Amino acid sequence: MDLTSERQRPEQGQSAQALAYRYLVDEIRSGRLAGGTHVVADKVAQALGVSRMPVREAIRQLATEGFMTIRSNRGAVVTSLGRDEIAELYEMRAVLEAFAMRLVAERIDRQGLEEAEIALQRLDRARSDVDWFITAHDQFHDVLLDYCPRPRLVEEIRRIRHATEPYLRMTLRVSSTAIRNTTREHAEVIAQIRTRDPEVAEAGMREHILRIDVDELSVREQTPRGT
Amino acid sequence: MDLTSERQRPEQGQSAQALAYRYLVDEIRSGRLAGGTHVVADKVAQALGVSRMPVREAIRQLATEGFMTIRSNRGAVVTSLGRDEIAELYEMRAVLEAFAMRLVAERIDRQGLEEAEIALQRLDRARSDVDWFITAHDQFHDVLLDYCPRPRLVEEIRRIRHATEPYLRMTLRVSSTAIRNTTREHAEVIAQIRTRDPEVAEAGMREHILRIDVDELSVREQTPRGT
DNA sequence: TCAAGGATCATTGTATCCAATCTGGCCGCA
DNA sequence: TGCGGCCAGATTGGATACAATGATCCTTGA
Repeated sequence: MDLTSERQRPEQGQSAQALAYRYLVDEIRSGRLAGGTHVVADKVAQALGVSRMPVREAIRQLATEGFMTIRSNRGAVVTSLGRDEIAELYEMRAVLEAFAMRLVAERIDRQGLEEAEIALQRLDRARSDVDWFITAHDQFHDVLLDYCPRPRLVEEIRRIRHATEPYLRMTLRVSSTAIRNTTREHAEVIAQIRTRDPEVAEAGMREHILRIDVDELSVREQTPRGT
Repeated sequence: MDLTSERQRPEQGQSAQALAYRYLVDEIRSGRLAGGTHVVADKVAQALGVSRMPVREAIRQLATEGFMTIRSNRGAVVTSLGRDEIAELYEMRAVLEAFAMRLVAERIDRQGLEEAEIALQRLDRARSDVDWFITAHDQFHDVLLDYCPRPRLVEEIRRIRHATEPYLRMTLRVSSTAIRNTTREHAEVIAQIRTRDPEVAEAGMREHILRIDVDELSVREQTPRGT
């Protein structure tokens, strides 16, 4: 009997489809499953010790979320975004998260601002390691979004951030210009929210997100191979 | 070559899952499947002459798109939105579509403006019939969105519009105040886009969408029953 | 009469099976 | 040698079969 499958599920209560979903999301976000990779349902199923059906459903869900692309009768590949598509996603996130900051600015309290400052410090310390940086960066934005009373809006913002994560990760590994001004830029965001002026907060976050250099993000290290 | 099979299914090429998806979306958007209705996969499968599997996948897709809600081991129900959730969706659409209008204002041409005017006249003539009105209203906004060079953004805007469609439909059936000012308001939108000023176009569309009276939309005629 | 508990049934979640489709290589033929 | 068609393996889409879970209703005992 094979025990590895048992080790892979510390959470026993979760369904096979949830297991497959989390597994695939994690592989994609982390970049271990590169864009363009052909994902064969049966292979994943065997690797996870489940049948092909729940994997299929997970793949379909990932497809509607944009992480994968299903081609009729020819399987699913990890979605590979081009420059324009990455730019579009950043643009959408900029618009949505900026609007969220408008609401955040009106209701964030002293404690929230303090948490944001702490997150900023963590972010500053994490600049040397890609994984830490991404985690800290997510946390920074999440701390602010915690004060946004619009659950679906927040969910959508996070979804977009996750969809672009592999590209950010690739970029950070080869070029650190994106990291260089991070601390100052995020400090600015906090300052703008601190004004409590919705217009300032919205305009500030929009600019912050759009300031990313998309051309750097769309650099591809690897060519997709069919596996 | 055998043509009979083509006759039997006007839409020949579509998969069972696509069939189930379209069927369910249509039922939900039209309001024939009311919010809160328990959708049993097997029933739908038999009604469509397919097996339960493709229906399940369609349901899962609808769930990730927000049209349905899956409760573990207890089936799927048509998502029923409360006042706040409807308001949130309108808010998101307002923000996104307003941004889209910023781009539209910069690139729409004489022909586009003409099409918009025509759509506006259709909208005006359709004010007496709920179905026509919704169709014409969708068309009006779509005409403008055709000039937005951001496919995902447009897709997301449409998705949100569709998600709120049943509530708009219910409202229009009982109260016509939402219709009353329609023509003037949409004429204003055109005028604002005609200025070609991105700020004006964005602010105008934001206001237009947010002007809807959410309290009227969230009026429920029916109480959800488990079926 | 009513609440607790259990049997029964409907429905979901997962696995397995079969058919349809695609892919790639091999062979024949010009 | 090069092109096109055909066959075999791989993979997907769909159907069926089975297990597990939750809901319902009926019994039973106080």
